[in-house]
Amino acid sequence: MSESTPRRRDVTVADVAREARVSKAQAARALGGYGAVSDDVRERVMAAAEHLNYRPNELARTMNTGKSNTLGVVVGDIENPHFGLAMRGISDVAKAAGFDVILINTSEDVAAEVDAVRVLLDKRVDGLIVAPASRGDSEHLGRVLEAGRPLVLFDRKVDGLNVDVFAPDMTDVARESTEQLIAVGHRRIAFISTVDAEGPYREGMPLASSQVAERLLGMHLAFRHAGLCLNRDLIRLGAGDSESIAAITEEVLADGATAIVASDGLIALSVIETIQRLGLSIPDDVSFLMYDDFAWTKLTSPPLSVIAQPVYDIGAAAARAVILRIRGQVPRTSPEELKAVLVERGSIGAATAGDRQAMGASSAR
Amino acid sequence: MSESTPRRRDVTVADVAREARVSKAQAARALGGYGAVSDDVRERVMAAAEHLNYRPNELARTMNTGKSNTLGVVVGDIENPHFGLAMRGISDVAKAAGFDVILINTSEDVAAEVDAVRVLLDKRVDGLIVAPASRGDSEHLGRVLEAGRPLVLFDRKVDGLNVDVFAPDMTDVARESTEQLIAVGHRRIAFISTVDAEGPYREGMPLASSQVAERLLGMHLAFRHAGLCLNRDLIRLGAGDSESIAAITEEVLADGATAIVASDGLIALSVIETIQRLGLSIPDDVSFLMYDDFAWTKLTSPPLSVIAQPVYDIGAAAARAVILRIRGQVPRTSPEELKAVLVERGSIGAATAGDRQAMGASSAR
DNA sequence: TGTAATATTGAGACCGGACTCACAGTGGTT
DNA sequence: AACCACTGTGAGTCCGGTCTCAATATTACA
Repeated sequence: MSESTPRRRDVTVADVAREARVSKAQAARALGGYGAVSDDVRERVMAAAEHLNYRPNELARTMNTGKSNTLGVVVGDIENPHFGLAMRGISDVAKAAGFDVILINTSEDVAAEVDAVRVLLDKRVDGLIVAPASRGDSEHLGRVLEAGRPLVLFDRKVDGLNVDVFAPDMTDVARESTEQLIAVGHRRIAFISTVDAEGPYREGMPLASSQVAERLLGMHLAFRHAGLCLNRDLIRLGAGDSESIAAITEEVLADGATAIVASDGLIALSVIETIQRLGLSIPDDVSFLMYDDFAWTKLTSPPLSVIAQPVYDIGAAAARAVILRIRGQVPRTSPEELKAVLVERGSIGAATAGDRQAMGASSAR
Repeated sequence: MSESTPRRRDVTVADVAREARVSKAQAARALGGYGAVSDDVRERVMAAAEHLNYRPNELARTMNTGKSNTLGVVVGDIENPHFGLAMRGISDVAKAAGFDVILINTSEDVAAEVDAVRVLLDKRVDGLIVAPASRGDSEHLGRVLEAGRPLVLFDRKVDGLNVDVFAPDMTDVARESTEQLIAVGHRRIAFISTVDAEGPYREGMPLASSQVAERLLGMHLAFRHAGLCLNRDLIRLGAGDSESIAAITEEVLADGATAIVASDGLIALSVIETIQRLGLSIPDDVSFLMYDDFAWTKLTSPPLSVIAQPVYDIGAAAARAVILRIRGQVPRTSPEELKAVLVERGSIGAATAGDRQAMGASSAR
């Protein structure tokens, strides 16, 4: 098997040209499929190329065309199946359009994101698809636009950047699900998120993630519409490792929360573990709702109610958009197709009347 | 903010040289940090570069050095947190060593893997880290070696390829866990895997995944050691979508299996869902064991016993190895550190004595 | 002070393709 | 027969760096 492949020694157009007895220019034309080439020459060149097992050097090609036929993707946390699925959407569309995809993971670190963007720009990707780690830091992304490379964002928005963003609006679904919780009697609803913020939560405070901002806005709207007031002590940001999430969970429960909303899968895992450890039952003692629809949410007893996003489609739409932009066209954004929906499974129940509210002291921090 | 960045127009060494009033060669030397350059010239060049906001063109640099300072990673399914975590191990090590990492996903498709390897080779990555989709197809990987690029594999082995492989040996842990199952009375143990094979299972048949082969070998050893015989009707390969997994689960249960071993997370999800749907209880009615330690395995009741692999470390070790190879050194492989272990949580119980064995007819297929 | 050794420097080749330009051949017009 | 449009073709330039080589400048040592 390995005999059949002669030791390949970077064959170039010049080699092919020599073998086919034509000039380098003609060989390049035949191989590259541009310019005028007679049938006779084309055939000879192709045969020679085949014979020598010629493979064009993409780098050289990219260097003087400026095109690499490659899309660069930057995500914060590829371990999260959320992004894994989006990545698949991107890959599928890209492959169909003849683009390669390369991915860089940033661990949600802005400095790493800046690096990643630089690397991809240096590798001359034709377009970039980014799930920005921070809503505020847009300088490196601005640089992409300045360099004239198409850029689209997905999953989250960034302030002050005029680019396409593919992220379902979370306000509506957050409002809707909060209304549902209110309807079955919940008044003290906790929301726990990893997103960091300066100091305790206040309405309208700047948040790194636009998604989280929208979710909170939706909650506020629901409460206001019901003539109630959202208790902001129960909105807990900056939840980091599993210990801190567990601690926060205990606090909000002690503070009388009758329902907990987890902002992502990681939060959800720790919250549920804590609830189980405290010997409480879902949904009898506490109701539970989480963002993102992972397969394992169906396995717990009861299965968990979730807010599902069309993650694959988001990725696919983002890829379609950059590719259009690369081709010089302007994508027609139809955001109404990217809608998040509440999937009721069984972790939301009626609020337990008043009994546990009494037991907790208001937590100061 | 965007005012401060003057519209950058691909500044080259020639531009810098002109600005610093030196030759292109001297500017390049100062910038690239090679050759002899006087302090005076170096300072002027650096100042000019700073002033013009010079950024070297990595492509051009790669083209005539042959080095790109980039590692290419190819995995089958980045949606699987298993690979996500390994990727993190790779990234961390690479970053520390000054390498960039680019990733391509293949959806476990050999053709896509061949493409991915080609793309990365075309982009002139310095080394490749691959989790091969198929044990048998090694031609494209052989081509990497022929091209003289370092290559290491992780997670799975490939036949007839003399490269470093970073994958814990599964035989021991499979044997150990099977012995444990046998010890508590299980005699009919089912094993369900996605890995495809031709026809029903026979001992020693060729399997696409070396991991699965080792797991089965371990099971055989345990049975043999106990003087028992593994029932091969209960070894079910080629489980595809969730319906087929559910169907297989029902079949092996009807066939009297008292314990089910799931070969990966996806299988596990469907198996458990089916067990729950049938109204059976873990571990009272059926014992359950799965490969890979995902966070959600602690959430179910009871929490699931798993076989955990040091996935992060595997990725890190693989990255360290390619980097050494790139530098022309030979890595000292110490596989004993990469050991998979059985984590007992609560889904393994005593076999229910004989009652259910009777109820199932032997399923032919 | 002479000369060898060493440090700096600029010109230009080179990596592997794409592409410009001038020139030759072909066929159709008038 | 003279003119024009158009296809084929090869020589050579360019992309943006690295690197070789020969020339010049500086320094060290006898």
